[in-house]
Amino acid sequence: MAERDHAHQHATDAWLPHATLALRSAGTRSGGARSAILAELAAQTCCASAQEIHTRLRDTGSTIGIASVYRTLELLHGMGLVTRVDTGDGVARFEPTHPGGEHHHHLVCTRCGAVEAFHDDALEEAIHRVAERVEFEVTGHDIALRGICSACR
Amino acid sequence: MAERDHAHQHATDAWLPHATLALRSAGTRSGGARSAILAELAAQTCCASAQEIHTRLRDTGSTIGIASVYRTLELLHGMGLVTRVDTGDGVARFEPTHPGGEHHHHLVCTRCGAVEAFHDDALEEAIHRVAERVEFEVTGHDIALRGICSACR
DNA sequence: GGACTTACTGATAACGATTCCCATTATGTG
DNA sequence: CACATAATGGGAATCGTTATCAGTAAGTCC
Repeated sequence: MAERDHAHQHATDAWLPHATLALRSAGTRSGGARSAILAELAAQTCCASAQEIHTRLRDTGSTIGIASVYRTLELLHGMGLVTRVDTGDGVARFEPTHPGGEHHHHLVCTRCGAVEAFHDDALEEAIHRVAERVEFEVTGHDIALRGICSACR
Repeated sequence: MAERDHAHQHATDAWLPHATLALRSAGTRSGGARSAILAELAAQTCCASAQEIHTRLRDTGSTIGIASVYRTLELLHGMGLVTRVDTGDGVARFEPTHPGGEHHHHLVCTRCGAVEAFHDDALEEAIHRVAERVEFEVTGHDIALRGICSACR
């Protein structure tokens, strides 16, 4: 509580109220665990696994169960409020899906597993063109570049 | 044995001898299980999970153990001979990596899980541009478009 | 061609991430 | 404030994948 006077406000700060409202509209109740998980998700800059989120919450004294984290992520994912990211290590990671459609993609280090974000308009445009010509009704996309991060080189 | 006189030969048919040679060069021995798995991989048109490969082999009367499938896939993946594909269901799928660099990407149906392949030169070009400007030394990339397949609509 | 080193193999146990189940708690409505 | 029921935490169960181990076989060196 009380970090609202940060200097730099991202457009992404709109996610928490957006998600909260969407959940309320869907007729769900707001328990303590879910609220804490939502806040934790809103605070992260890139993707995080269920266990990472759970650990972070536990470290702040919370007694939230791991099941609640998985349940909440599943709920949010089903509603399109979080995006699932697979980095290839068998662990699912999640990050907030911003209402405006702005999003990023990931660079994954094949040596240390580090994940970094990037964005590229030309790439988005190319994806958009592909989506228009294929048989599928495309609703989203994931892109991961694999390689060696600067720290590992 | 004896399906070598198929009518349409793809460029991709070069994979089996390529992989076999690479393995031999690496000093590995060629056991029956691994050969069968290589042949099965060479025959598939898109990605397949370890369990799918195992089931297909068992169905043809083979007694190959699931461990050999995982072991072989791990070996091939480490040598860059197969590409790992994550479709978001927590199951790793693999497909041959063709020596010429030609490859495709995937359309994943979020309703039924079906996976289809597509290729797009403009997209590859966009990826290439991104790879040049980021900090990572990019060695590969994965792209998945999610949506509803024509059968599910 | 036969002995030998050691990679390969299949079965099974172990493991880790995720899901399921259930008794308890707590939300929000009337 | 009582009530119906969603939400919760703990732990068991599940599932994909990996590690272990003893038996088998590939390739090598005479």
